[in-house]
This record gives sequence, C-alpha cells and structure tokens, in this order.
Amino acid sequence: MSTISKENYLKAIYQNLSLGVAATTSKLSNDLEVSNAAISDMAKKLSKEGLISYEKYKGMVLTKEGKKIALDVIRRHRLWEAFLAKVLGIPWGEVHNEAERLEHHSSEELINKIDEYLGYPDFDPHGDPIPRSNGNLPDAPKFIPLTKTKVGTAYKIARVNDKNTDLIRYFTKIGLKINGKLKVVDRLSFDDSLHVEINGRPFTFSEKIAANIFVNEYNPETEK
Amino acid sequence: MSTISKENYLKAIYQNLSLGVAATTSKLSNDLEVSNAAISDMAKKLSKEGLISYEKYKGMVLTKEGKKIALDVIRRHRLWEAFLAKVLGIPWGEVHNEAERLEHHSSEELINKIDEYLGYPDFDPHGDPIPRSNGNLPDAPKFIPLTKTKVGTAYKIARVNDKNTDLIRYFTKIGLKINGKLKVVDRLSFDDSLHVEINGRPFTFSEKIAANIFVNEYNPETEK
DNA sequence: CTATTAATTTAAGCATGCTTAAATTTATGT
DNA sequence: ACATAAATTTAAGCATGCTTAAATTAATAG
Ligand SMILES: [Mn+2]
Ligand SMILES: [Mn+2]
Ligand SMILES: [Mn+2]
Ligand SMILES: [Mn+2]
Repeated sequence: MSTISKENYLKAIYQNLSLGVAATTSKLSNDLEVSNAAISDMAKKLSKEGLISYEKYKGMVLTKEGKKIALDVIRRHRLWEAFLAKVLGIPWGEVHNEAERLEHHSSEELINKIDEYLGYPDFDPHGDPIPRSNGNLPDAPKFIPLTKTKVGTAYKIARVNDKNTDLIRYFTKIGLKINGKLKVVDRLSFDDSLHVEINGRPFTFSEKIAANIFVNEYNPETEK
Repeated sequence: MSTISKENYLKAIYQNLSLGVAATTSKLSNDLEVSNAAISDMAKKLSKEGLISYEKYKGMVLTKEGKKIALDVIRRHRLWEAFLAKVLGIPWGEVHNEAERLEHHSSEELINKIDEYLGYPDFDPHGDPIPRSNGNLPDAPKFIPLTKTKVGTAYKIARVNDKNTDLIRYFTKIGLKINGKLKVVDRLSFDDSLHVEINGRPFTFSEKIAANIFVNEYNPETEK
C-alpha cells in the first residue's frame, strides 16, 4: 500500500532521476532528511512492492508503477501550488510548503476539479510542468541554468527552484519572475558570480543562486 | 504534541459534549471506529498532556486547552467545506470527506486566507457554525430536530447532519436545502415517520432521517 | 444484596517509519 | 595491490497508534 512516506520517497527518486542524478542512499537521505538506514529500509519495502527496482549498493530506479505514483504526487503538488497562488493569492514562495502536505491528502476527484478550475494549466507558478491525469508531461521548451548562459545575452526566465521560500521572496523583491526578461551582463571568473540586469536594474547573483534559475534564450519575436 | 489522531479524538469529544452526550469510551470507540482499548489508551495520553480531564471509568471532558484545539480543527474543517463547495462547486454532500483529511494539513495562514476569501462566513454548507480564529462561535438561532416539530407548521431548514453523503444527495434530489422551507404535514404514531411538503411536493421521512434535519420556526416576515 | 451483564481498562503484541551504532561493501589514493 | 576512507546495509531499539484477549470495575435485574 502507498503511504505518505512512500509517496515522498518515490517523488524524491523521480526528481533525482529526472535531473540525471542517481538516486543513491545518501542523496535521498539528504533530500528527505532522514538517516541512511531509513532509506535502505524503505528501499527494500518499495522494491518488494514492485515500485522500484533496487539492488544492494546500487541506486534505485522507478518501475512503471512507481513512476506512475511519483508523477501523480507531483501532479497533485503542482496543481495545489497553482491553485493556492491563483485563487487565494498566496505568494509563489509560500505555496510549496502548503502543497508539500496537501499533495498527500486530496482525492483524485478534488485534484481534477482544481485542474478543471484552472483550465488545465501546463505549468505551476515556478515554471515546473504539471503532469496530466494520464501521466503525460506537457511539452516544454528545454531550459538551461543561469550558470550556463553567455555573457551579453538576454534570456527569458523559464523556471526557478521552488523549494526555498526566502530565495523566491528575494526574486519577487528584485522583480524576477517567470517569463520575465533577464540580461546576463558579466560573469566573474573568481567565484562564477553573475552580474545581471532585470528591468534595467543591476543585480549580482552568487553561483548558487544562478544554479537555481533556469532560462531560455530571449526571442524578441515572441514577445510584445 | 498534537497529532492527527489526537486532533480527531479531541474533535469527537467536543462534538459529543456540545450535543449534551457524555464522551464515554464506547461512544468514542463507535464515533472514531477504533477499539475501546484504543480510546482508553489515548485518554491517558490526552490527560497527561492536559488536553482532557479524565478519571478511569468516568467520561472525558475537554480542558480549556483541549477545547481550543478541538474548535480549531472544527474551524479548519468547516472552512474547507465552505471553500470547496463555493470555489470548486463540489456538492455539499461530498465536501465533508475531503475536509476530514484537509483539516489536519493546512497552516493557520492558509486557513485564514480561505476565511478572508469567503468573507468570514458564519456557517458552513450544512448550517454548522464556523468557529472564528479567536475560538468564539458565531451567534446562531437555536434550532430543533425535525422529530420535535409540530404537525401543520412550516419550518426553515437550519442545519443537516453533514456526515452521510448519500443522505445529502437525497436532500439535493428532493430540493431540501439550508434556509429552504419545509412544512410538516403529519406524523405517524406507528413509527414516528413524518409527512412533509417541500416546494409543494410531498415526502415521507423516517424518524432516523428526521433526526438529522434541524429547523427553526418559519417566519414569513423575514422571508422575501 | 447479589448475580449477571455491560463497560472499561490492562496486557501483550503488531506495523510503520524512524533512530544510532556496528558491520560490511565499495571506492579511492598511492 | 592494498590500505584507508566513504557509502551502504544490518542490527537493535523506540514512539505512535492501533489490535485482540484477559482482567477488572460499574451497572442492573431480580
Ligand atoms: Mn513545489
Ligand atoms: Mn512548483
Ligand atoms: Mn463536515
Ligand atoms: Mn459541515
């Protein structure tokens, strides 16, 4: 049977794998903030239930069934984020934490109602794609982290990491938002910090911040 | 610390006491669908935490602190019910089950946003009063169960039991709704079943159904 | 008042999901 | 290749919230 804990493990495994990161014991231990022993323990259970494939000392991979559950949790999470932001005006930096709990406690009917209410959105407030009820992900333009951008080029914000409230509050403060424009002015080789321009105003991002912002090349044609 | 289980126990105790029913082991065992032993067990814990006062073989009573938590859970429950019904159009018979889970997983900020969004409503979709954030209950006209009504008199529906989806679906089907009008036509002494009229149409309610509908005397002055 | 029944509590045990500490396996540097 | 370090698993144990079965207390009928 699927429990809250199992849903969270499957989600964490999926999110690592989808970023090309191996779902190892220590990585998941770090992500889920539980001991390595807890991960090992749960790996056995999930494997026995056919939700992951797992061999001792190797990482974990989701089975078809496990992936289905993971995507469904992510769907519920992102729809809640979108819904809370849109209907209640909860800031995009705060919705993640609410969704983190609600995602485990909403019926399929409720989630589908939310989906319908929002007009079947493709993306959540942070630019993350919302899995459809059939388990498919909407097509999305490939984006790159700000750390891999070219100096002197303009970009469009496609996605930000949604997990840190403070960081997103800062984004709001400086006018950085999804689909907004950002120009990369300079990159300091000393620490890879980045000088950028948003709405004509200059800001400096540490490499760590830049790694949490994802962009596409800016195409003036598609803008108004 | 307060957990989901403890919130449910406190809520069940409150709801019994507020109906004048003693919160005994067997009553709570029945309400919460767990064994008597589980109730006894939890009673000790809640008592130790100062949330109820409890003596073996006597019933349980909420302390001030316990009552505060109970009212807060009920507040969250009823605001969720009202919100889901209003925003997503979820039928009033279905919202209870959703709220039963969401009530344990929403931050105070979220609940207050919902409250604000709804314009600080006094009642939920079933006519139950919504505790305010300060723990007060809104003033409400006292109502009586349909079983205690007088034959030949018209009443206004004030509240229905929200716990049975099928029953409420039936109410919807026959046009019975909160603030709607209902006339008591006859009561059969054989089984205390009730003949009523709603929108000019006749229906018969068993005593059990009648016990789950609460009304005030109908006052044509206050109606349009 | 007492015998029987009903209600409640106690006892023992189980599943889940954690923990820390010890043991084991794998990876790495020389 | 081999010693050491890092990662992982195993072992033992704990808290929560249940269960069933046995023991105890309270209520009730005669
Ligand atoms: Mn999120
Ligand atoms: Mn998001
Ligand atoms: Mn309800
Ligand atoms: Mn209700």
